Amino acid sequence: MEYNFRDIEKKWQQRWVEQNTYKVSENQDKKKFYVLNMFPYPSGAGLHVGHPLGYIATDIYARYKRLQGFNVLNPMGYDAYGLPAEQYAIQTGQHPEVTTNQNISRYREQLDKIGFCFDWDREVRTCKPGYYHWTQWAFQHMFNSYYDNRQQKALPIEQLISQLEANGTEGLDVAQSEELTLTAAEWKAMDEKQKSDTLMNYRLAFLGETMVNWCPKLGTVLANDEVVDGVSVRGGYPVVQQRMRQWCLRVSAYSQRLLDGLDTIEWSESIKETQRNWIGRSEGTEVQFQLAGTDESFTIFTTRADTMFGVTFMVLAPESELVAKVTTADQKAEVDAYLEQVKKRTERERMIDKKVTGVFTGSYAINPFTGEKNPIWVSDYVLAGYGTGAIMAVPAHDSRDYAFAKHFNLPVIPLIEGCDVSEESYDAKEGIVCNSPRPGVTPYIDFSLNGLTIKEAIAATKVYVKEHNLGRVKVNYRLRDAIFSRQRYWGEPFPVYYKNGIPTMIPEECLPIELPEVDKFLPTETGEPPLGNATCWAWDEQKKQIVDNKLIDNKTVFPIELFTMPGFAGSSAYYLRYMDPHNDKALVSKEAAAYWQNVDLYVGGSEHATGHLIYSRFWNKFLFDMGISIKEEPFQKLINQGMIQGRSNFVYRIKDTNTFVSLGQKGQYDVTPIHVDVNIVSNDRLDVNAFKAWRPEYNDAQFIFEDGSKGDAAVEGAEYICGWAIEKMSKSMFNVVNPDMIVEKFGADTLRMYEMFLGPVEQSKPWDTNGIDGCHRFLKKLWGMFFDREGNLQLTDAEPSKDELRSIHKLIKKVTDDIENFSFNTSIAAFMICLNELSQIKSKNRSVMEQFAILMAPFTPHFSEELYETLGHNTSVCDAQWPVFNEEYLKEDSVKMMISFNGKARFPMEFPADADNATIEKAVMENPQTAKYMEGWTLNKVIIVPKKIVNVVLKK
RNA sequence: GCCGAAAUGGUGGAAUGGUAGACACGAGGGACUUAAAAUCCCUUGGGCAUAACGCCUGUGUGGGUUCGAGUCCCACUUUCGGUACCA
Repeated sequence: MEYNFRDIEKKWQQRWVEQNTYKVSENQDKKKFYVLNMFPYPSGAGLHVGHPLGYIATDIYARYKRLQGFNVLNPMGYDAYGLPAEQYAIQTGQHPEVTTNQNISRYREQLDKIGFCFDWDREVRTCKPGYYHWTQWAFQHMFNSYYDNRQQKALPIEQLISQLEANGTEGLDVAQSEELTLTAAEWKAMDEKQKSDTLMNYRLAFLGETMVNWCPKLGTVLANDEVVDGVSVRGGYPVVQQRMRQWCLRVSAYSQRLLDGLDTIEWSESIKETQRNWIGRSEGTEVQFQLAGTDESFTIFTTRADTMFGVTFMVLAPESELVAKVTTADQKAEVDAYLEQVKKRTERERMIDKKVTGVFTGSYAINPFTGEKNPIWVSDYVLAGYGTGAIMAVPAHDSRDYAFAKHFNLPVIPLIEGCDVSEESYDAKEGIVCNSPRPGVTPYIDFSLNGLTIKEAIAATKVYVKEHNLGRVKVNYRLRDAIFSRQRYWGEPFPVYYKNGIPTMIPEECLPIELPEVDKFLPTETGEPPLGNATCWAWDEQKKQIVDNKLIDNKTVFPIELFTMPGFAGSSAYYLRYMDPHNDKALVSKEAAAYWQNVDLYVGGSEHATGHLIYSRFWNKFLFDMGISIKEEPFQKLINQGMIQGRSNFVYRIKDTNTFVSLGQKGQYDVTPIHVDVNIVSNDRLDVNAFKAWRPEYNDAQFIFEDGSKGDAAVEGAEYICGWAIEKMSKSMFNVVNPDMIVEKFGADTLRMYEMFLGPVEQSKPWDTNGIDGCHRFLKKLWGMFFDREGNLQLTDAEPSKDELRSIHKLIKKVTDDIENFSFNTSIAAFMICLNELSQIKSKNRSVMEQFAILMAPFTPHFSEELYETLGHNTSVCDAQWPVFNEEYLKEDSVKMMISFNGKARFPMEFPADADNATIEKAVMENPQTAKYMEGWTLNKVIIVPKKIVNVVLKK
């Protein structure tokens, strides 16, 4: 009987649904294991074969863990808010919810065909009120929290308020936008609006005036990770820097914990390193420079405190508030012109054209170490958002300062013995300090760094600066606060209304605030975000409900926030929601959180390294501080699956004709390569008739075949061979392979196996349907081990032989180890080897074959279910027991060892398994072949590697 | 520029410092077929042999450590990711 995958897969997929095979619940008797895929954004294009790669890997691991006796949570859901659905809505008027739901149905249909063990009862969709209820809820709690640096955790804002009432900002050590100094009296004297504005400086979710990436074409702001090369990731539109009032999350408060946490999780070193760079911790020194001729001073940040004696000028960021202050009357026109010019340049222009620009302000700063007057310049190479927005320039030891100094002809003072700064700066942190102070110069202060290493000099300077009150030691982070509002329709609405200009939270018990209906998805004519089109979008404080805009009186009825939340809002805590998805009283119940803890294994693309994976960690840490999340890190182990690229096929058309030349013949003609649909090509052979039917213009195509024959159809043996290339899988290259088609042709189990067989999960690799036959053949062959031609089970109940036991236990060990190591391609090879061994010894042993089927269950669930049932079990193979490896069976009577001379392998010899080294050495030396290789040499020593090799080391 | 990962047959890829190329595809040859499909068997890194199946060479390049290196160390080349005035 043939292996009929269509019937088998249909049967089991139905049965799994009927019997709730994959439903999980908290079970205190079993150890939990939580595996998770990054949930997909349901795009209109559906899934291609690349998408399920990670899901299959996760599914295999989940099934394996279940067979090992764990209670496995493997949920799936949809990241349903997003720009494409909204763009589509703008073009067609189709509500984003409608298209999103359609896309989700299509995804679900495709996913179902592959046989995943998802517990669909736990599905979440970020656009459902029951889900975003808890996104809004978390936002409100962030709004009502501040971050205490001493306790290193988030605390309720009320604690901060009572502090301010008691002592003002005295002794406060908290995360803040800017350092404020307030007395208790000043705080108490504030009106409500002023207090609200002041608290924004501390809240973890706050309204801030910040420089944002504004995308005029999309009419919205974008996060840093949504902008690449100065254009938007979605759509590729230009992005400009603009100062705007936006909701922000104080992610930076958690910088140190985000950094420290990386040491406690099992992620790839490369992605941890990416996050470390993104967080960008740098230890440095803040030093105050006095403005010449005044009593005022300003602060700069440097990591190179050792270079204080080499400062030759100062630079301010164009956006710095100091610029206006220090610009002299003479220079004002020039400075203003420069600021104007900088403002006009977009991010993209700055990136492409990195020419040195800047302008002198007319003022000078006094170097506290040398007493020298350094000119203060303005330049856009200094960033307002980092450090203090002001730097001391040391052109000898910083390449950017150097470029600036050369361009504007400013002096360069080398500070390292023997360094050459005539052509470029010496940026390395190695060498002995000199010129600090310079010989012959009367010391301004009694302090010298000469003769120290750079490291020592930095430390010494820090101490000096601190002791003399010139500044302080400071740690800076590159990590910026996340901008948390978008001017879009299709996102979570903010549960916030504006009470006479004061942002106020809608009471927690009134959540969720549902996204209102609008008639247009574009911004309003007055430039308000799309929610400005909503007619029923006002908050009645007394009735505690949303009411018509017309009722706004700013006494009891107020306007609601028009911004919506960004894409990462809904994806930041979804893993917690899966633990308890239907709970309408809490994000997650204490019991469920205590049981499932955090994600043990998370699988997804590495492109989220600086987006989702940072935001999620931040969000989770906040919830951890609140006592909601049990673990400080959300994802214990992370695997980044590689991308599957497309393999495009080409036909070659002779220029200005409708004749196509086969690959091997094309050299003789002047041809244009044309992408051809990979679905009408098999093993690079073109289906000529399908090609002619593919496009009307190819109806009368002529061909020159590989053997040189010509015609409009292939005659006897003539083939048209296509060229190929590895490219991104995309519609425009006609190289998209759809999983449904593969399932239809070969079955889900073959697809699952083949996707894993293709290579390591973490690695990017091209999809090539050609190789899939190998996996399909393997399944057919294995099927043939169980059944004879008539479909009768042909296994026997005899005791397994030694050979059978050795084979199957080798497999148990290999597959177990490989799954643990996420090395699925090698375990599939092991299955194939084992099958060959068993078929060679004509094994028909029931218990051996049953174990084989169970070992395969994670990879080929339908296939294994069918076999398991045939073997007389009336439970799912999912609840079978994973075979236990027994080393006894691998023991051999004799071992084969390679005899080598000076490391060069020569001939094999066989020894009894228990032979000791002396016996082996003796036998080798007595072997007649050994004499041949020893001719002209004398024996030095013999090295014996157990069970592997005997190396005879010879010398002349 | 900086950070990270990688480089092995025609292809995808295997190899705790111990016979490089497992496994699979493709290709070539053969068996069974009137024929095709399916299935099965053999060959398949390169070179020289083939009287006896043995020899030489080979994991991006050049050095090194080692009895022994695809694997470890140093330098370089190339490719792919990430990031970019972060002082």
